[in-house]
Amino acid sequence: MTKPISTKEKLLQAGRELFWTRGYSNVSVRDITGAAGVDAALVSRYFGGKQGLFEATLADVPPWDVLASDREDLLAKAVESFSRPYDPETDSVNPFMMLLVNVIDPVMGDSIRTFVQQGLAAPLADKLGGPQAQERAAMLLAVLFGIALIRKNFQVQGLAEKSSEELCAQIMALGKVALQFEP
Amino acid sequence: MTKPISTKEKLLQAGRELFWTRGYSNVSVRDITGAAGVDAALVSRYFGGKQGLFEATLADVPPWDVLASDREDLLAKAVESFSRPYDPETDSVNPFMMLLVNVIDPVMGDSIRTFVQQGLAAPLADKLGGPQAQERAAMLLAVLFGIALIRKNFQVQGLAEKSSEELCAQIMALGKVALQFEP
DNA sequence: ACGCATTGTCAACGATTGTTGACCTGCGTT
DNA sequence: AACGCAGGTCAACAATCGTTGACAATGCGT
Repeated sequence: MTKPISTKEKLLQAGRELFWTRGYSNVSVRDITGAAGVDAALVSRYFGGKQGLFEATLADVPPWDVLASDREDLLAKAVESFSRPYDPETDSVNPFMMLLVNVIDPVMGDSIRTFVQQGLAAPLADKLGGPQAQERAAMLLAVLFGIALIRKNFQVQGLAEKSSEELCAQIMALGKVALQFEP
Repeated sequence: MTKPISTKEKLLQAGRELFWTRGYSNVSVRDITGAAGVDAALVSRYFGGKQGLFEATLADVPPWDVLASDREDLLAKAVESFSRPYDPETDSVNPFMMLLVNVIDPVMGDSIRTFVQQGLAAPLADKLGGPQAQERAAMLLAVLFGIALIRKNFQVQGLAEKSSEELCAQIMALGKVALQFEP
Protein backbone atom coordinates (compact mmCIF):
# COMPACT_ATOMS: atom_id res chain seq x y z
CA MET A 1 0.00 0.00 0.00
CA THR A 2 1.82 3.07 -1.23
CA LYS A 3 1.02 6.46 0.13
CA PRO A 4 -1.04 8.55 -2.29
CA ILE A 5 0.99 11.26 -3.97
CA SER A 6 -0.22 14.79 -3.47
CA THR A 7 -0.76 17.04 -6.44
CA LYS A 8 2.07 19.29 -5.33
CA GLU A 9 4.41 16.29 -5.31
CA LYS A 10 3.22 15.19 -8.73
CA LEU A 11 4.09 18.61 -10.10
CA LEU A 12 7.51 18.55 -8.46
CA GLN A 13 8.32 15.15 -9.92
CA ALA A 14 7.12 15.98 -13.41
CA GLY A 15 8.83 19.36 -13.26
CA ARG A 16 12.14 17.84 -12.25
CA GLU A 17 11.93 15.19 -14.94
CA LEU A 18 11.20 17.68 -17.71
CA PHE A 19 13.12 20.75 -16.57
CA TRP A 20 16.23 18.72 -15.83
CA THR A 21 16.37 16.96 -19.18
CA ARG A 22 15.01 19.52 -21.64
CA GLY A 23 15.83 22.85 -20.02
CA TYR A 24 13.67 25.50 -18.44
CA SER A 25 12.70 27.46 -21.54
CA ASN A 26 12.10 24.36 -23.62
CA VAL A 27 9.40 23.05 -21.31
CA SER A 28 5.95 24.59 -21.12
CA VAL A 29 3.70 24.61 -18.09
CA ARG A 30 1.26 22.49 -20.03
CA ASP A 31 3.95 19.92 -20.75
CA ILE A 32 4.44 19.46 -17.03
CA THR A 33 0.81 19.45 -16.00
CA GLY A 34 0.07 17.11 -18.86
CA ALA A 35 2.71 14.65 -17.65
CA ALA A 36 1.47 15.00 -14.08
CA GLY A 37 -2.15 14.62 -15.11
CA VAL A 38 -3.33 17.77 -13.40
CA ASP A 39 -4.72 21.13 -14.44
CA ALA A 40 -2.38 23.80 -15.84
CA ALA A 41 -3.57 26.43 -13.37
CA LEU A 42 -2.24 24.54 -10.38
CA VAL A 43 1.37 25.46 -11.09
CA SER A 44 0.59 29.10 -10.42
CA ARG A 45 -1.51 28.19 -7.41
CA TYR A 46 1.04 26.00 -5.65
CA PHE A 47 4.36 27.49 -6.76
CA GLY A 48 3.47 31.01 -7.83
CA GLY A 49 4.25 30.28 -11.46
CA LYS A 50 6.58 28.37 -13.75
CA GLN A 51 9.68 30.02 -12.31
CA GLY A 52 8.65 29.10 -8.78
CA LEU A 53 8.26 25.45 -9.73
CA PHE A 54 11.71 25.39 -11.28
CA GLU A 55 13.26 26.94 -8.18
CA ALA A 56 11.45 24.38 -6.08
CA THR A 57 13.11 21.59 -8.07
CA LEU A 58 16.43 23.37 -7.52
CA ALA A 59 15.87 23.68 -3.80
CA ASP A 60 15.63 19.96 -3.08
CA VAL A 61 18.91 19.03 -4.76
CA PRO A 62 20.93 17.27 -2.06
CA PRO A 63 24.44 18.61 -1.39
CA TRP A 64 27.19 16.90 -3.36
CA ASP A 65 28.04 13.84 -1.25
CA VAL A 66 31.64 13.91 -2.45
CA LEU A 67 32.25 17.02 -0.38
CA ALA A 68 31.70 14.98 2.78
CA SER A 69 34.30 12.30 2.04
CA ASP A 70 37.95 12.10 2.99
CA ARG A 71 40.64 13.89 1.07
CA GLU A 72 42.31 10.69 -0.05
CA ASP A 73 39.47 9.11 -2.00
CA LEU A 74 37.93 12.41 -3.01
CA LEU A 75 39.03 12.05 -6.59
CA ALA A 76 37.73 8.50 -6.88
CA LYS A 77 34.39 9.50 -5.39
CA ALA A 78 34.12 12.54 -7.63
CA VAL A 79 34.84 10.51 -10.73
CA GLU A 80 32.31 7.89 -9.77
CA SER A 81 29.54 10.34 -8.91
CA PHE A 82 30.01 12.11 -12.22
CA SER A 83 30.34 9.01 -14.35
CA ARG A 84 27.85 6.46 -13.11
CA PRO A 85 24.76 8.59 -13.81
CA TYR A 86 25.93 8.91 -17.39
CA ASP A 87 26.17 5.25 -18.24
CA PRO A 88 24.38 4.34 -21.45
CA GLU A 89 21.49 2.48 -19.89
CA THR A 90 20.64 4.83 -17.01
CA ASP A 91 18.20 7.63 -17.56
CA SER A 92 19.66 11.08 -17.64
CA VAL A 93 17.72 12.93 -14.96
CA ASN A 94 20.39 13.87 -12.43
CA PRO A 95 21.69 17.12 -10.97
CA PHE A 96 24.76 17.39 -13.20
CA MET A 97 22.71 16.95 -16.33
CA MET A 98 20.38 19.60 -14.98
CA LEU A 99 23.25 22.06 -14.68
CA LEU A 100 24.51 21.34 -18.19
CA VAL A 101 21.10 21.71 -19.73
CA ASN A 102 20.03 24.87 -17.93
CA VAL A 103 23.23 26.92 -17.84
CA ILE A 104 22.43 28.04 -21.38
CA ASP A 105 18.99 29.26 -20.47
CA PRO A 106 18.43 33.01 -20.81
CA VAL A 107 16.18 33.07 -17.75
CA MET A 108 17.80 30.57 -15.40
CA GLY A 109 21.43 30.74 -16.49
CA ASP A 110 22.48 33.08 -13.69
CA SER A 111 20.85 30.92 -11.04
CA ILE A 112 22.70 27.89 -12.38
CA ARG A 113 26.04 29.68 -12.45
CA THR A 114 25.79 30.79 -8.83
CA PHE A 115 24.59 27.30 -7.95
CA VAL A 116 27.71 25.76 -9.48
CA GLN A 117 29.98 28.34 -7.93
CA GLN A 118 28.56 28.07 -4.42
CA GLY A 119 27.52 24.43 -4.40
CA LEU A 120 30.36 22.79 -6.32
CA ALA A 121 33.39 24.93 -7.15
CA ALA A 122 33.82 26.89 -3.91
CA PRO A 123 33.33 23.99 -1.47
CA LEU A 124 35.51 21.75 -3.62
CA ALA A 125 38.28 24.36 -3.53
CA ASP A 126 37.91 24.59 0.24
CA LYS A 127 38.16 20.85 0.50
CA LEU A 128 41.26 20.70 -1.65
CA GLY A 129 43.05 23.50 0.15
CA GLY A 130 46.62 24.40 -0.59
CA PRO A 131 47.88 26.78 -3.27
CA GLN A 132 45.81 27.36 -6.39
CA ALA A 133 42.87 25.56 -4.86
CA GLN A 134 40.36 27.50 -6.97
CA GLU A 135 42.20 26.73 -10.17
CA ARG A 136 42.63 23.03 -9.40
CA ALA A 137 38.98 22.66 -8.40
CA ALA A 138 37.84 24.35 -11.61
CA MET A 139 40.13 22.13 -13.67
CA LEU A 140 38.73 18.99 -12.11
CA LEU A 141 35.19 20.17 -12.75
CA ALA A 142 36.15 20.92 -16.35
CA VAL A 143 37.33 17.34 -16.85
CA LEU A 144 34.28 15.81 -15.20
CA PHE A 145 31.74 18.03 -16.95
CA GLY A 146 33.56 17.67 -20.25
CA ILE A 147 33.33 13.90 -20.23
CA ALA A 148 29.68 14.02 -19.19
CA LEU A 149 29.02 16.46 -22.02
CA ILE A 150 30.74 14.33 -24.64
CA ARG A 151 29.01 11.19 -23.45
CA LYS A 152 25.43 12.29 -22.98
CA ASN A 153 24.94 15.54 -24.84
CA PHE A 154 27.18 15.21 -27.85
CA GLN A 155 27.01 11.40 -27.78
CA VAL A 156 30.37 11.10 -29.46
CA GLN A 157 31.25 7.56 -30.49
CA GLY A 158 34.10 6.18 -28.44
CA LEU A 159 32.82 7.46 -25.12
CA ALA A 160 29.03 7.52 -25.34
CA GLU A 161 28.65 3.76 -25.47
CA LYS A 162 31.21 2.97 -22.75
CA SER A 163 30.30 2.29 -19.14
CA SER A 164 31.70 4.16 -16.20
CA GLU A 165 33.73 1.10 -15.18
CA GLU A 166 35.52 1.06 -18.50
CA LEU A 167 36.28 4.76 -18.27
CA CYS A 168 37.08 5.04 -14.57
CA ALA A 169 40.84 4.54 -14.85
CA GLN A 170 41.22 6.99 -17.69
CA ILE A 171 39.12 9.65 -16.01
CA MET A 172 41.10 9.20 -12.81
CA ALA A 173 44.31 9.80 -14.70
CA LEU A 174 42.89 13.00 -16.13
CA GLY A 175 41.65 14.07 -12.72
CA LYS A 176 45.07 13.63 -11.17
CA VAL A 177 46.61 15.90 -13.77
CA ALA A 178 43.83 18.43 -13.33
CA LEU A 179 44.57 18.62 -9.63
CA GLN A 180 48.25 19.32 -10.26
CA PHE A 181 47.86 22.91 -11.35
CA GLU A 182 51.21 24.64 -11.72
CA PRO A 183 51.04 28.15 -13.13
CA MET B 1 34.42 52.82 -49.36
CA THR B 2 32.98 49.61 -48.03
CA LYS B 3 30.71 47.50 -50.12
CA PRO B 4 27.05 47.83 -49.08
CA ILE B 5 25.77 44.80 -47.20
CA SER B 6 22.84 42.99 -48.75
CA THR B 7 19.78 42.20 -46.70
CA LYS B 8 20.49 38.51 -46.96
CA GLU B 9 23.94 39.09 -45.51
CA LYS B 10 22.55 41.24 -42.72
CA LEU B 11 20.24 38.41 -41.73
CA LEU B 12 23.06 35.89 -41.83
CA GLN B 13 25.26 38.03 -39.60
CA ALA B 14 22.53 38.82 -37.09
CA GLY B 15 21.38 35.22 -37.10
CA ARG B 16 24.86 33.91 -36.44
CA GLU B 17 25.42 36.40 -33.64
CA LEU B 18 22.17 35.57 -31.87
CA PHE B 19 21.75 31.87 -32.67
CA TRP B 20 25.35 31.12 -31.73
CA THR B 21 25.26 32.83 -28.37
CA ARG B 22 21.70 32.31 -27.14
CA GLY B 23 20.62 29.10 -28.83
CA TYR B 24 18.14 28.39 -31.58
CA SER B 25 14.97 28.14 -29.53
CA ASN B 26 15.83 31.13 -27.37
CA VAL B 27 15.98 33.50 -30.32
CA SER B 28 12.91 34.68 -32.16
CA VAL B 29 12.73 35.68 -35.78
CA ARG B 30 11.83 39.17 -34.66
CA ASP B 31 14.94 39.33 -32.48
CA ILE B 32 17.07 38.71 -35.55
CA THR B 33 15.22 40.98 -37.93
CA GLY B 34 15.18 43.66 -35.24
CA ALA B 35 18.95 43.45 -34.85
CA ALA B 36 19.41 43.44 -38.61
CA GLY B 37 17.00 46.31 -39.08
CA VAL B 38 14.86 44.57 -41.65
CA ASP B 39 11.32 43.24 -41.84
CA ALA B 40 10.41 39.99 -40.14
CA ALA B 41 8.91 38.48 -43.26
CA LEU B 42 12.23 38.46 -45.08
CA VAL B 43 13.55 35.48 -43.14
CA SER B 44 10.92 33.26 -44.69
CA ARG B 45 11.46 34.84 -48.07
CA TYR B 46 15.22 34.41 -48.24
CA PHE B 47 15.83 31.28 -46.18
CA GLY B 48 12.47 29.53 -46.17
CA GLY B 49 11.97 30.13 -42.47
CA LYS B 50 13.75 30.31 -39.15
CA GLN B 51 15.14 26.80 -39.47
CA GLY B 52 16.56 27.58 -42.89
CA LEU B 53 18.38 30.61 -41.58
CA PHE B 54 19.93 28.59 -38.79
CA GLU B 55 21.09 25.93 -41.21
CA ALA B 56 22.56 28.65 -43.39
CA THR B 57 24.64 29.86 -40.45
CA LEU B 58 25.72 26.25 -39.91
CA ALA B 59 26.67 25.79 -43.54
CA ASP B 60 29.32 28.49 -43.65
CA VAL B 61 31.30 27.23 -40.67
CA PRO B 62 34.81 26.69 -41.99
CA PRO B 63 36.34 23.25 -41.43
CA TRP B 64 38.42 22.93 -38.27
CA ASP B 65 41.83 24.21 -39.32
CA VAL B 66 43.54 21.92 -36.82
CA LEU B 67 42.65 18.93 -38.97
CA ALA B 68 44.97 20.22 -41.67
CA SER B 69 48.08 20.51 -39.52
CA ASP B 70 50.85 18.04 -38.85
CA ARG B 71 50.52 15.24 -36.37
CA GLU B 72 53.25 16.61 -34.13
CA ASP B 73 51.80 19.99 -33.26
CA LEU B 74 48.20 18.83 -33.55
CA LEU B 75 47.67 18.96 -29.81
CA ALA B 76 49.14 22.44 -29.46
CA LYS B 77 47.02 23.72 -32.32
CA ALA B 78 43.91 22.11 -30.92
CA VAL B 79 44.46 23.58 -27.50
CA GLU B 80 45.04 27.00 -28.94
CA SER B 81 42.03 26.97 -31.23
CA PHE B 82 39.79 25.93 -28.38
CA SER B 83 41.23 28.32 -25.80
CA ARG B 84 41.91 31.61 -27.50
CA PRO B 85 38.27 32.29 -28.46
CA TYR B 86 37.34 31.88 -24.81
CA ASP B 87 39.62 34.50 -23.35
CA PRO B 88 37.85 36.91 -21.03
CA GLU B 89 37.95 39.95 -23.29
CA THR B 90 36.97 38.34 -26.60
CA ASP B 91 33.35 38.03 -27.53
CA SER B 92 31.91 34.59 -27.45
CA VAL B 93 30.54 34.12 -30.95
CA ASN B 94 32.57 31.21 -32.31
CA PRO B 95 31.78 27.76 -33.65
CA PHE B 96 32.60 25.86 -30.47
CA MET B 97 30.36 28.08 -28.39
CA MET B 98 27.66 27.53 -30.98
CA LEU B 99 27.93 23.77 -30.52
CA LEU B 100 27.76 24.01 -26.75
CA VAL B 101 24.77 26.31 -26.79
CA ASN B 102 22.72 24.45 -29.39
CA VAL B 103 23.35 20.81 -28.52
CA ILE B 104 20.66 21.13 -25.85
CA ASP B 105 18.09 22.43 -28.26
CA PRO B 106 15.08 20.19 -28.81
CA VAL B 107 14.89 21.12 -32.49
CA MET B 108 18.53 21.45 -33.51
CA GLY B 109 20.21 19.05 -31.09
CA ASP B 110 20.42 16.21 -33.57
CA SER B 111 21.95 18.40 -36.26
CA ILE B 112 24.58 19.58 -33.80
CA ARG B 113 25.39 16.04 -32.70
CA THR B 114 25.96 14.82 -36.23
CA PHE B 115 27.95 17.97 -36.94
CA VAL B 116 30.28 17.24 -34.03
CA GLN B 117 30.56 13.60 -34.96
CA GLN B 118 31.28 14.16 -38.63
CA GLY B 119 33.10 17.48 -38.46
CA LEU B 120 35.20 17.05 -35.31
CA ALA B 121 35.28 13.61 -33.72
CA ALA B 122 35.54 11.37 -36.78
CA PRO B 123 38.17 13.38 -38.68
CA LEU B 124 40.17 13.87 -35.51
CA ALA B 125 40.15 10.12 -34.91
CA ASP B 126 41.27 9.57 -38.50
CA LYS B 127 44.08 12.04 -38.00
CA LEU B 128 45.22 10.41 -34.79
CA GLY B 129 45.15 6.91 -36.16
CA GLY B 130 46.44 3.93 -34.24
CA PRO B 131 44.55 1.84 -31.71
CA GLN B 132 41.62 3.34 -29.82
CA ALA B 133 41.64 6.37 -32.09
CA GLN B 134 37.94 7.01 -31.52
CA GLU B 135 38.30 6.88 -27.77
CA ARG B 136 41.37 9.10 -27.67
CA ALA B 137 39.76 11.67 -29.95
CA ALA B 138 36.63 11.76 -27.82
CA MET B 139 38.70 12.16 -24.67
CA LEU B 140 40.60 15.09 -26.12
CA LEU B 141 37.35 16.75 -27.15
CA ALA B 142 35.99 16.18 -23.66
CA VAL B 143 38.93 18.03 -22.12
CA LEU B 144 38.75 20.90 -24.58
CA PHE B 145 34.97 21.32 -24.41
CA GLY B 146 35.01 20.92 -20.63
CA ILE B 147 37.42 23.76 -20.11
CA ALA B 148 35.50 25.97 -22.53
CA LEU B 149 32.30 25.13 -20.68
CA ILE B 150 33.75 25.94 -17.28
CA ARG B 151 35.27 29.17 -18.50
CA LYS B 152 32.50 30.71 -20.56
CA ASN B 153 29.26 29.03 -19.61
CA PHE B 154 29.65 28.25 -15.94
CA GLN B 155 32.14 31.11 -15.46
CA VAL B 156 33.77 29.33 -12.53
CA GLN B 157 36.28 31.47 -10.67
CA GLY B 158 39.81 30.18 -11.13
CA LEU B 159 39.48 29.58 -14.86
CA ALA B 160 37.00 32.13 -16.18
CA GLU B 161 39.26 35.11 -15.59
CA LYS B 162 42.46 33.49 -16.89
CA SER B 163 43.81 33.99 -20.37
CA SER B 164 44.61 31.20 -22.77
CA GLU B 165 48.33 31.87 -22.35
CA GLU B 166 48.13 31.23 -18.63
CA LEU B 167 46.20 28.01 -19.16
CA CYS B 168 47.99 26.65 -22.22
CA ALA B 169 50.55 24.54 -20.39
CA GLN B 170 47.99 22.99 -18.07
CA ILE B 171 45.57 22.20 -20.88
CA MET B 172 48.38 20.66 -22.89
CA ALA B 173 49.20 18.37 -19.99
CA LEU B 174 45.59 17.27 -19.82
CA GLY B 175 45.48 16.77 -23.57
CA LYS B 176 48.52 14.52 -23.51
CA VAL B 177 46.88 12.28 -20.95
CA ALA B 178 43.63 12.27 -22.88
CA LEU B 179 45.46 11.02 -25.95
CA GLN B 180 47.02 8.13 -24.01
CA PHE B 181 43.90 6.01 -23.80
CA GLU B 182 44.68 2.56 -22.41
CA PRO B 183 41.65 0.40 -21.78
C1' DA C 1 7.61 54.57 -71.93
C1' DC C 2 6.27 50.04 -71.04
C1' DG C 3 6.60 45.44 -68.81
C1' DC C 4 8.60 42.64 -65.52
C1' DA C 5 11.20 40.71 -61.90
C1' DT C 6 13.20 41.79 -57.57
C1' DT C 7 12.89 43.81 -52.98
C1' DG C 8 10.70 45.53 -49.15
C1' DT C 9 6.34 46.79 -46.24
C1' DC C 10 2.32 45.86 -43.75
C1' DA C 11 -1.41 43.52 -41.56
C1' DA C 12 -3.07 39.49 -40.25
C1' DC C 13 -3.33 34.42 -39.52
C1' DG C 14 -3.58 30.41 -36.21
C1' DA C 15 -0.97 28.38 -32.63
C1' DT C 16 1.12 28.41 -28.25
C1' DT C 17 2.78 30.73 -24.20
C1' DG C 18 2.08 31.85 -18.76
C1' DT C 19 -1.29 33.48 -15.85
C1' DT C 20 -5.75 34.83 -13.84
C1' DG C 21 -10.40 34.86 -11.88
C1' DA C 22 -14.80 32.84 -11.61
C1' DC C 23 -16.91 28.75 -10.33
C1' DC C 24 -17.77 24.10 -8.37
C1' DT C 25 -17.06 20.43 -4.79
C1' DG C 26 -16.35 18.09 -0.64
C1' DC C 27 -15.15 18.30 4.22
C1' DG C 28 -15.01 19.88 8.86
C1' DT C 29 -16.54 23.42 12.25
C1' DT C 30 -19.78 26.23 14.61
C1' DA D 1 -28.46 23.99 8.61
C1' DA D 2 -25.08 27.51 7.69
C1' DC D 3 -20.63 28.76 7.13
C1' DG D 4 -15.78 28.78 5.70
C1' DC D 5 -12.12 26.95 3.21
C1' DA D 6 -8.69 24.27 0.78
C1' DG D 7 -8.58 21.56 -3.69
C1' DG D 8 -9.62 21.30 -8.27
C1' DT D 9 -11.87 22.57 -13.05
C1' DC D 10 -12.72 25.53 -16.76
C1' DA D 11 -12.64 29.30 -19.95
C1' DA D 12 -10.43 33.14 -21.16
C1' DC D 13 -6.87 36.81 -21.06
C1' DA D 14 -3.00 39.33 -23.41
C1' DA D 15 1.36 38.44 -25.32
C1' DT D 16 4.38 36.32 -28.42
C1' DC D 17 5.54 32.87 -31.75
C1' DG D 18 6.64 31.66 -37.08
C1' DT D 19 4.59 32.29 -41.32
C1' DT D 20 1.78 33.98 -45.21
C1' DG D 21 -0.30 36.78 -48.85
C1' DA D 22 -1.53 41.11 -50.66
C1' DC D 23 0.42 45.29 -52.10
C1' DA D 24 3.86 49.22 -52.97
C1' DA D 25 8.42 50.61 -54.56
C1' DT D 26 12.42 50.12 -57.20
C1' DG D 27 15.45 49.13 -60.95
C1' DC D 28 16.58 47.05 -65.43
C1' DG D 29 16.09 45.59 -70.17
C1' DT D 30 13.72 46.43 -74.38
